Amino acid sequence: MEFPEAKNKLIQAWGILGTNWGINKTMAQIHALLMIAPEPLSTEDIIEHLNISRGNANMNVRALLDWGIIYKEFKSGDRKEYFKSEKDIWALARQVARERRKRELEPIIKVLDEVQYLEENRTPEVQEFKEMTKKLRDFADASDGFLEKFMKSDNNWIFNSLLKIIKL
Amino acid sequence: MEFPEAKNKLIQAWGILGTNWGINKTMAQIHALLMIAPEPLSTEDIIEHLNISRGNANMNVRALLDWGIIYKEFKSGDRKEYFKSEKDIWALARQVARERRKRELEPIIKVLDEVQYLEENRTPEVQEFKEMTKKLRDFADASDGFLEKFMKSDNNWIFNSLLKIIKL
DNA sequence: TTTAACTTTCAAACATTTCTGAAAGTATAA
DNA sequence: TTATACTTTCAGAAATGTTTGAAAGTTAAA
Repeated sequence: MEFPEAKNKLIQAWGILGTNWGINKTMAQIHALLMIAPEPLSTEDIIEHLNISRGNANMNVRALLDWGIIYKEFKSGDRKEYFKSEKDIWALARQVARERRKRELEPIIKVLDEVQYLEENRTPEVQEFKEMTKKLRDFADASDGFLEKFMKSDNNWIFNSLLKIIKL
Repeated sequence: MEFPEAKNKLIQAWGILGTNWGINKTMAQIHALLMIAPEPLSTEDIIEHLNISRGNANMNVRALLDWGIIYKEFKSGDRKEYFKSEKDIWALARQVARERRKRELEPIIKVLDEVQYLEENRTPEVQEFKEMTKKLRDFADASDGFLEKFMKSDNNWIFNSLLKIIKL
């Protein structure tokens, strides 16, 4: 396989993966592009490589910055903004975990808590509901604890912990 | 809060959560409905509770069965099919992990492997590409190992492992 | 068989999300 | 200031994903 083909294949695959995880295709593709680029790229570069509009490129670069997984960079004597990806995969994973926790785990925990306090009622529906939401709440807590630890860990800690679990 | 309101709130929240994870809203809502139902429900019941069409209900029930997170049940003397959810949250999580591994991790590993074998080439682009795909491949392996262990574990093992990590 | 209860399919309608590109906005150099 | 290089915004267009409902298919009791 030639390089351009390989590169394209990876970018496409990353796009599909993103889609399956509720991330827009272009956003994932820009991320892939920056991840494999040896040097920071400008919006112009991204537009050319992915054949997308300026608006689309700008929006999704913004979103990636917002997720904290790409960074801005300036070159001296050049007014353009350049962007580069976090290249440490574990750092990347931690950052994604941090964002999804904030965006999704926290809101669902909030709902589970709100929904918990029902007036006493002895119908099977209410009993089952209370039981299930309690179980979900416990699960959310466990997930939260795990993510908390994961996010604050360094690469070595993760490696060792996972190794320990795998070898268990 | 009254029960119907609480119930509705949970179902809506579950729908939004699903959406953020690339799962269609109705599918997540049917899942929520079955999760909190004390008894198995028929397609008819689901249609009424969620105000959706027969086709929609059928399609998404099918998808949930396909994911292995809800089950069919028959009542004697009744021709209808009834559906009930897996109620053990950890078993649910394991099943979701199993499916996503199959549907997403395996395909991306396949691509990473295909893309790995590039003719020798000393441009910085190719070097960076090879380095990055190698790192991604290692990460995928670690994830795979973790999921493997997670999937085959029992509830106690998970609990203890996570506890161990959290307390570390 | 025939009939009735139930399930599945799928083309078209609808809804949502994403993308485009031109116009407006901003910042820097001259 | 003015000109230029660059970034952002956003209304409408396009693409994609979801839902409907009626018709076709299936199954089992009579």
